[in-house]
Formats: sequence, C-alpha cells, structure tokens
Amino acid sequence: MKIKNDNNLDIALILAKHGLSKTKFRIHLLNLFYNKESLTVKEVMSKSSNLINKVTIYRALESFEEKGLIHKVPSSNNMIRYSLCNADECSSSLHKHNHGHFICNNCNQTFCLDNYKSPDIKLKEGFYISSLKLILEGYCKDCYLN
Amino acid sequence: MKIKNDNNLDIALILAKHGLSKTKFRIHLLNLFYNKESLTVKEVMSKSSNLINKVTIYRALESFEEKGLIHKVPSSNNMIRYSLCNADECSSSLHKHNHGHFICNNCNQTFCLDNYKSPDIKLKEGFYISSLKLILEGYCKDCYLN
DNA sequence: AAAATAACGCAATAATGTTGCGTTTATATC
DNA sequence: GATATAAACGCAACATTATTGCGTTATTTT
Repeated sequence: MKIKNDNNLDIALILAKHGLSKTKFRIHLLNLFYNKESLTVKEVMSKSSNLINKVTIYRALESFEEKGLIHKVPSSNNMIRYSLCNADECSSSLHKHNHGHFICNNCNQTFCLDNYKSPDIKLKEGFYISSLKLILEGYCKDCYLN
Repeated sequence: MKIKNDNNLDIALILAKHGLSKTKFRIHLLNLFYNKESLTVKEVMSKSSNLINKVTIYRALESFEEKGLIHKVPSSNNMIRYSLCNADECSSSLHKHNHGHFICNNCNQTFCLDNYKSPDIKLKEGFYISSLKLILEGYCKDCYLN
C-alpha cells in the first residue's frame, strides 16, 4: 500500500525522485510539510515520536533543503523555519518563492500569501540573488484578539 | 565637544531623544549602526572592546529596538540581525520598512534596496501586521566573483 | 544476497541567548 | 553641586539551539 498524505500525493515517490532514502522518519517528515505551511526543528520534534533523535531531524532537514524539497524561511526570532518548495520554481541552487509568508509572533503559525507576486528587483551588476522572500510578522486572528 | 559620526549626526542627541542613557558603549553602538547597514550580536562584539560584556550588548540592542531606533531583519541563519530604522516610518509598536534588504550569504554584509516599494498586502480580517520586510539572499559583488 | 551508500543514535561539544542580582554610572531633583 | 532615583553594566550560572565524530543499522544498488 502506498503512503499518501491528505492531498493524495505519493510521499515515498517524491523522496525517491529527489534522491532521498525512504525511511519511516523521512516519510513522516515530508508528510508533515505537506500538511502544514512551515516547520521549525522544535515543531518537528513535537510532532514526531520521542524516540527520534534531534540530530536526525537536523540532518534530514539539511538533506531536504539540499535536494530542493524545502527552503528556509527567514524569521526574526532565532529559530530556523523551513517551508515546502514550490516544485516548479525551485532547484537546489535557486530558491525563488514569489509568495510571501506571514508569521505570527505569538503562536508561530505561518501562512502563505499566495496572491502576492514578488517585484522585479534589479540589483547592481555582479550581485547574485539566490532567494527572494517577503516576510510579514504580526499577530494572527486567534492571537490578536485574545 | 559633540560626538559625531561620519554623517555628521549628533549621536548623543539621538540617544537622548529616544529616552536612552548616553553611555560610552551605547554611543559607540549607535555609531556602528550609522556607519554600517546592519549588525548581528557577533558583529557588534567584534567591533567593540573585549571588555564589553555580551549581556550588555543583548540588552542594549533590545532597548534600541523598544525605543524604535533599530529593527530586526529576518534572516535564514539563526542569528538575529538588526538594522537602523527609518526615523520617519517606525515607532516602537510598528516597524514598517518598505525597502528590502539584501544579505550576502558569504560575508553577511547587508544592503538596503531603497528603490523597492513594498506591495500593499491585504490580509484576512483580524490579522495584525507589525512588520513587513522583503529579504533577498545571495552573493554580493565581492563574494560572487571570488 | 552481497556490497555500497545513506541514514541513524549516542555522547560530547559548540554556539547563541537569557536570568538574577549586586555594583556602577547616568539622569533627575533639590 | 549634592543627593535621590533610575538606568545600565558585569559577573556567574544557566537554558536553548545547533554541530561533530564515530560506530551501528537500514536502505539502495549491483
């Protein structure tokens, strides 16, 4: 039986296509990403078995990023946050995400702003852009009112 | 004699206007910001006397931010980066920087992209935006070629 | 099935950030 | 200018987040 997520995607196949071994944990991890906007190491920990070692999490995230599956979302607190890549637009060398991210200062939930299109930025000659991201921070509906 | 930076600004006066004590270190720190685009704690350390305690640095940056002098620049590594505020547009409660920041992955130099104007983002009802930032990461002229 | 490669777990360590508290320095008041 | 008040500082201890080396286990390739 194939392992599928809520969106009916074949998670194991996606791992294979990106040259990643399909271990129990990595299948679980990729599923997490397909079911949530973005994740920090801490959040992955809390959504995984206590048995999984933190080193494994760090290394899995590193591999996923190298293979172009996920990318870092810049944030103002000191925790690295990862988000699924837009399969068509990203490669391991260039991450271009033309949607913005909204991060709640309180609950750390992250929302993608799909309707935002990035501007056409022109840098000075010689500069190389490897990623372009719009970051909004504030309070989400739940946290702002309470 | 008044202490002035390269731009001929009265640093001590700026501190006073923001309700901050003008200690040797804080004058030095604000000068650093007026002479460089952005700074991490690590960079402040290396540009300060060895005698200054790291706790003092953390607390000074926190105060500067609370008083609306500097703001956090989101980044993808796990180091908090601060940048001078645009005096007219920022208060302690709302940091709106409608220029982008380019951060070099190699040397960590940060460049302001003044010619970029942020889009007019509309979030769902109930959401509150406290900051809006465009982040570009890549390689600067010096690091890309070498 | 065996060999090669990738992933994992453990333990130790590094790097970054925080807290409490007593002391010093700067600012405000007289 | 002296005194009271408040802010900033330094130290030591601690907390959190991230990394490294290495031997073992699991997955993939042949």
